[in-house]
Amino acid sequence: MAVTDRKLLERIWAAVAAIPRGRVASYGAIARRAGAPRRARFVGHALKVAPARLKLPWHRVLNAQGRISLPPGSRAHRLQRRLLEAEGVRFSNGRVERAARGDDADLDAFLWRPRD
DNA sequence: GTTGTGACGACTT
DNA sequence: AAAGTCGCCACAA
Repeated sequence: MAVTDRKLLERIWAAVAAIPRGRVASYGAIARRAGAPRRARFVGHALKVAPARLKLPWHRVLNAQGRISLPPGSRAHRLQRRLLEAEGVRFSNGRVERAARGDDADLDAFLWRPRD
């Protein structure tokens, strides 16, 4: 039985859809939340093949370093950054600005915080 | 079947 | 800090 189950794709899409406006989550965090730890790469794939009809907030998904994973300089990269900045996500040096506290906190610690 | 390539990430040098 | 290495695995060629 292939792991590429429709179910997993749907769980990933649901997890992405649940990222609140102005917040971001890492591919790995989404994978874990979808019940597929270590499948971060697959999350990228899931976003790529996601039906536009779902209108997923795909731009809120960044890599573990807090950086946009799309090719720097590409149209998609600029669009993602623009969408994020439009909802108040600030960047500094190509990285999402760390939330106030916890300079050394793991990125996932401040990422993914649905409703405080 | 095999190989190379990724919208990745954790670990080790 | 930066670069390797390895795990992961769908997909295209």
